[in-house]
Amino acid sequence: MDKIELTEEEIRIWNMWKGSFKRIFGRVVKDMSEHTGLSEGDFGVLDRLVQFGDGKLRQQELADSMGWDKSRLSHHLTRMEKRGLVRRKQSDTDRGVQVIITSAGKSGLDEATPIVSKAIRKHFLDQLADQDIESITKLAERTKTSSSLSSKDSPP
Amino acid sequence: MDKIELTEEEIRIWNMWKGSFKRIFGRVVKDMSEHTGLSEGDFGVLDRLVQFGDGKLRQQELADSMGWDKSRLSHHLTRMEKRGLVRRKQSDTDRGVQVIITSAGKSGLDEATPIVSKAIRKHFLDQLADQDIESITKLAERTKTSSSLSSKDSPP
DNA sequence: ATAACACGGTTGACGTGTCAACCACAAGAT
DNA sequence: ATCTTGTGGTTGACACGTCAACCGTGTTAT
Repeated sequence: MDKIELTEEEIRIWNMWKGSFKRIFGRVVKDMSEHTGLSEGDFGVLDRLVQFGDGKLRQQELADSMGWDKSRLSHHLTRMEKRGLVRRKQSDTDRGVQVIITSAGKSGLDEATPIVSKAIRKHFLDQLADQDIESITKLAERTKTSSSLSSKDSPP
Repeated sequence: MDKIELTEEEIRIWNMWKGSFKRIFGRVVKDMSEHTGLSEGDFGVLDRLVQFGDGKLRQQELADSMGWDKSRLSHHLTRMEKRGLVRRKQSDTDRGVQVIITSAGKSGLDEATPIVSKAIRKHFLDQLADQDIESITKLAERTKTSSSLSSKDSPP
């Protein structure tokens, strides 16, 4: 029979880890949103549109690259469309929908990118020691989903 | 003039870190919610009520211990009250509100606790090497808010 | 006494996430 | 021809978070 209860020490580890993430991630997102009005999701969408699609992507591809389901993306795009960051257009070739970044979306992204970089460096990278990099890498490897449907990489 | 842009490697570190957290944390929360119907917030509230208040706490103290603002807690308690997990009662002594765990809340907590422990061990602790503990501890120390208004520790 | 403020809490509006149901349409299977 | 199945996407309902405004009641300052 395995032991179940966590020791005080184990609980502290868990809480430190959870707390560190929420603090750091919250600071990065806050720096971005306060300066640009973009949320984490907004940035992810816009960044992928230019990185992987030269400004446009089919909705399902975008969802896959974000690791989002179609419903979540649909709701989010509706809000982004309302703010003029993207627009949707029925694809001519197939029966999908093209998501296209607007000029407003592009300038929002251009404005946000250096702010996000600076924030990630300040709140995260500058706080890491060399051995932390290895810990992060190993933990990511050990917990990755086997069937690598991993969302493509793009900060934040 | 400082460099601003992140290298590919730095972006990968960031994304691995973010991805690991979201995967692991998501698995823990999902294990709990699927087996007990409690959310992360529900568990935190119930656990603190018994750990720090022997079943009841003033609302503001509860909010402080969760690191939540009063509005967030108020909304959350309204939902929890509707499900019969807690009840609110005007304090006799001062002009605050007592949050009191119900028997349903207590049994939900009792049911959830071992599940949460098992999930944290399986998805998180078992994936850590010894040196990871030190990384986690150091990073938490380096990023803690100076004025230690830290939320009290209780998983998840 | 009244004005100013702080404290404890509620409320409404809105952005975000999740789930299940739905719709349109194409491609096979019967 | 109809029936199922799969794909791509939308919608509605509801839980969760955040922000700002508000309310009642004490405390303090004038």
